[in-house]
Amino acid sequence: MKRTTITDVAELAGVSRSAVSKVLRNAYGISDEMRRCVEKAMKDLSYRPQIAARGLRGSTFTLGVVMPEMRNVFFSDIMDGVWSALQKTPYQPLHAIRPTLEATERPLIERMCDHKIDGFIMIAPLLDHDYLWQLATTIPTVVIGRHESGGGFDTVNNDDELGARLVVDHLVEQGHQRIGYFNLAPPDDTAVNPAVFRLKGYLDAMREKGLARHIFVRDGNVRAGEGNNRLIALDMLQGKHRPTAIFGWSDRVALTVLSVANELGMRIPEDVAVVGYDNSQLCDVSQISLTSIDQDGHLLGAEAAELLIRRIEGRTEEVHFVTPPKLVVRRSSCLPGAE
Amino acid sequence: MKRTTITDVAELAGVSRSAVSKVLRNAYGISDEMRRCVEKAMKDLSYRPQIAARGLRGSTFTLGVVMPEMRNVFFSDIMDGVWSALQKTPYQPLHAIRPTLEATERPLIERMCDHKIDGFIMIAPLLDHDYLWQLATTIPTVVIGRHESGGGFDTVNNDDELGARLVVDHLVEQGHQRIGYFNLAPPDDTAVNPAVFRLKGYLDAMREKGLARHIFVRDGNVRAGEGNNRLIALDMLQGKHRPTAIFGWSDRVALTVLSVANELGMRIPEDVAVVGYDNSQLCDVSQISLTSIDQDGHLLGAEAAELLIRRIEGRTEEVHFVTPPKLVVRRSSCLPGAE
DNA sequence: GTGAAAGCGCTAACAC
DNA sequence: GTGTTAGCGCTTTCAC
Repeated sequence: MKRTTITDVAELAGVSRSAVSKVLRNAYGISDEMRRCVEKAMKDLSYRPQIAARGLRGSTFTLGVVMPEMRNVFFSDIMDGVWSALQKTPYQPLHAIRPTLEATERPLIERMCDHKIDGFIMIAPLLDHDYLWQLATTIPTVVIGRHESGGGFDTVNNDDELGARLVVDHLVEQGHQRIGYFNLAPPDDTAVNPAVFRLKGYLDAMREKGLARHIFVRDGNVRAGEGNNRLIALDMLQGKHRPTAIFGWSDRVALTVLSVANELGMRIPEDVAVVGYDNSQLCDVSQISLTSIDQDGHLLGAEAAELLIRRIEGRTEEVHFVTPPKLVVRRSSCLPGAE
Repeated sequence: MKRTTITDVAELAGVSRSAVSKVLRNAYGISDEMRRCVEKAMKDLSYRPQIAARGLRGSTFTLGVVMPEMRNVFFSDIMDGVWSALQKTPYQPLHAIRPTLEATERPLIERMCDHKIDGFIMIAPLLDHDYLWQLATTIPTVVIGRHESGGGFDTVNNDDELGARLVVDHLVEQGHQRIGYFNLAPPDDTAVNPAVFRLKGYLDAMREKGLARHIFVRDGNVRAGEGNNRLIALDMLQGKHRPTAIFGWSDRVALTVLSVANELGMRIPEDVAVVGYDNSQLCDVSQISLTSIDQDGHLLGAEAAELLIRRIEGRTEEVHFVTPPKLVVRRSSCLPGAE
């Protein structure tokens, strides 16, 4: 039982293989009648071109989506956007996920290149500058969640600085002064990470509010894992001059803070207010009810997909798209009726 | 700037292309000296074989992992197992994820086949019987979370019936009689879904405990989404003869029950006890503290990966691996000191 | 508008 | 052991 090939279709339709190929690619130089005839043959044989063979010369219409992990449910929102943008196109996404905290996405990327995909959407990749810039000259690339320009690829980001400002403003309105920031320290020195931009927004806002003396920052590490985050949370919650409000660079660390605070018997938000970033679905769970910043994952993903397609189609100038952050207040920072 | 090909390597090493190919595949018939020479050339040119071309004749060493969604964090545990099993092998996973609730994994599967992957690991795929059985004759396949045999593929499952029994036993020990089950009704009539096996375990256990008259089951639907789950939870929590304990077929629905119960002002576990299934990381969040069944996702994934490799290497008889469930008691079903 | 023919980069028989 | 040769299934010139 062999698979149907382009030759089978050509024979059934009584035309040449190149004719079939042209129909397949909507290429120029085929009469309507021949097109119909070939299409019928393809249908009758339920023919599907073999992408691997096709990729040897032309395009595969497969996009590589590279993600740093699977546990961050916010990425699902992004993917929803990607899928909806790809809906009416011939492109289909395939995913590669970084297997461990220690790994880089580099082997994943190479594997996908070797499969001849048409382009990349990467979410906050842990790649050194040179490699990424070099890669982007070879294959169309759009990066989500990395602040960088000039590398020959597009970026799609939330306005992280503004988002952080919104959080500080909100907490100050709630009467807080000692506001701490649970930061993410990337292992590389190039500060392209969203968390670093949120840090900047936090610092600026604190200074502008005259709260410079209450600035309080602790660094998590990309590579350190969940256990380490718990230790940092403990440290932030138990110190002498402990903050009355903690702003986590992502919902995931905010959730850790919530959990640890609860274990310490602290009430939320009375003893400590907590705010996250991403507005992932978890925030809505009643027991959690986490105030967070919505960065519109759907839009991030949809825009990334559309930019990538345009780039594949030939655009070369860089586009750097930014989505507006939106504060979503919940009980973790504000008791009902308190605002 | 062209990519290095096998010809470049052959020229630099001063041998034939087939010699290089043999070194690449560790094939028989190469002298040690030639091997060293070729390897040096490959290294000097930092040569990477193009998988697409390779796939046209031989294997790609890429495995397709097909998942029904991204929001279920339990799948991360499974993937951790897959990755660790693949660590020391030449195989690398690529993922395809069902884009919407309405979709089937069929287009994803076909796309991966067309990219010439070597085999499939599927997590609880929503596929009709005939298609899956047919596919398995074509390409090595291992399915996680689907109870089925005779189809020419291996399965890896948790002992879902036993898991459900453990839950009922535990809740009865806690003094509950009116124990409800939040079931998942798959859209197909073939009852291969783990939730259905958990249902069976629940029903049997209830009958054996003499609680047949308290049997209380509500069906969610794979295709209905989260909003619908909330309605079902509301219904279960508010009815006249409402259960005092609710067992959800997965952590995700149990979480919905927890959330809705909290919104209704119910105390947990005093007013209603809740138990989930999967023991996903969320269960550990202090505010949630959800009793659950650990089905050892890591083992499920690792076993699936190993079975797949053996199958690719030629095994044909079916293997049906089952992992033992383990009850993890937390506050959602049992106050501290109450046991 | 159509098809013959030459690749794409690799594998696999099969001579030598 | 080693190299030659003929594909794998498709795309892409380029005559006609």
